[in-house]
Amino acid sequence: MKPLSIHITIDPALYTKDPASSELGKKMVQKSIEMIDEMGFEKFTFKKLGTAIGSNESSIYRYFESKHSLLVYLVSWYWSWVEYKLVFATTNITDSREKLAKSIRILTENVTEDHAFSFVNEVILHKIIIAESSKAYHTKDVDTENQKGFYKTYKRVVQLVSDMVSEVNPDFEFPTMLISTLIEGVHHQRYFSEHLPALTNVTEGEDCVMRFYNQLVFNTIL
Amino acid sequence: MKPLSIHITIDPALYTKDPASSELGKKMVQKSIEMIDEMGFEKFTFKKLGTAIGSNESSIYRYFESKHSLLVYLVSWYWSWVEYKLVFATTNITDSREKLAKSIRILTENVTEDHAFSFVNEVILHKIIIAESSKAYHTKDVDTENQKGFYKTYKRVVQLVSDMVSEVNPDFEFPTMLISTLIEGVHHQRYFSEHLPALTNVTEGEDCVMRFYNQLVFNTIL
DNA sequence: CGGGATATGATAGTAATACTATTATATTTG
DNA sequence: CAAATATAATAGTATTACTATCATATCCCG
Repeated sequence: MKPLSIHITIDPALYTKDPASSELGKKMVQKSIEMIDEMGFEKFTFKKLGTAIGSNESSIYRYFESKHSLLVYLVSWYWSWVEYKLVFATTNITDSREKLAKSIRILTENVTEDHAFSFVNEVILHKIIIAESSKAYHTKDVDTENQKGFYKTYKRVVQLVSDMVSEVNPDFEFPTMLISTLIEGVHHQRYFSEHLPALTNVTEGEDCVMRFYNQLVFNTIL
Repeated sequence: MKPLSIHITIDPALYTKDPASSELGKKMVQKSIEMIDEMGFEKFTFKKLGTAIGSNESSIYRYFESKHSLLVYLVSWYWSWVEYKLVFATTNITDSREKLAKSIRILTENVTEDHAFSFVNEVILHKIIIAESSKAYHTKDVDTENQKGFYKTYKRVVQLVSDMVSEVNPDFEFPTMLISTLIEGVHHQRYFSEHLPALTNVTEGEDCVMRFYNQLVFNTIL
């Protein structure tokens, strides 16, 4: 009775023991997502997580090296999932523009339902990405972590969509900048609309984010 | 012999005692900028700052409520300074497009020299803004802090330039989104070009950032 | 010039954090 | 059923982000 089960593979560099390999590990990831959403990354601790899942702090450290690693794991999971959605949705589209438009749609749409094909609640994860993901790479250790491949999935998504931009207009000079601006921008706009509305034009309900970024991309490259 | 001395006024809500009011306070701000740049916000502490300026942890707490408040202070200082630059540079321009172009230039240019009109080193501060500023508002307390006016100067800058966008094209629906996308985007691109080059098209030396965002804004609104 | 106010410094203390290390107890597997 | 493995329990550490208290230095004002 389970729906289509997609396996999101995460680079072993991002964990000590694969959380997907045990019930306890899955519970850790699942509950950590809820807790980070509720209390914010700063106030979230492994000790609290342990208590919440009826386990122990020390057990969590056997899966993740640190709180920061867990965040990187979640972010990476998210981008793998987005990559999957992008590939799945564009694979049979031959028209470049349509393909790009579809991708922009996926990158800008709000995540409102969980497909439940894994132990990760995508709706809450999306909220975490909006509020906390920038902390994953705004560290003094970025360069080392980048070398270890911590941000590979994010880079892959940006690359994928940048290539579509180049397909639409091979002469456009800055496809990667455009797409990373779009992706980061979407997260900011969603965050602003909830907390700093003076920085956006998003009105509750209507989804301007998609319309705005669609316009932005196509007007810029054509 | 002092150059044109501009007074950047900071909202008293952002400090307990005005650091600009004493030599010690100025030293705190000055040194904190250097230290946050060198070791990153996470590893920076008031104790270390105290030692570095030959003062005491407790004295710093008399100026700033917390490490976080200090960051908010610095971010606010930065935006007040940018606002000053914007107003100064555009005040006599009558042509809307030229005014907007000039503003985009100011928002996208790299800060390479310190005007030394205050105790703040703008070059290093700019680096901090790129690497750490998002942490100022990615907190669980955003809403409370926003109500207290912590992000006023940032919002004012966005508003100022959004209005110029509307002046160029009154029918454009999303001026605020466009400008906050631009501002955040510039910081991201500069960060990426240094740490995650796969996410940008910025090549060392040449300044594509300005060109790209100029193109982006004008193509989007016209 | 002396005294009171104010600014700063020194010291101590606290609860919590982000871990590490060790040992004990389950649970699984061959 | 034993050995291997996973998990739990406990303790401990250095550091953090503060608060509180008291002492000392400096400044201002009559």
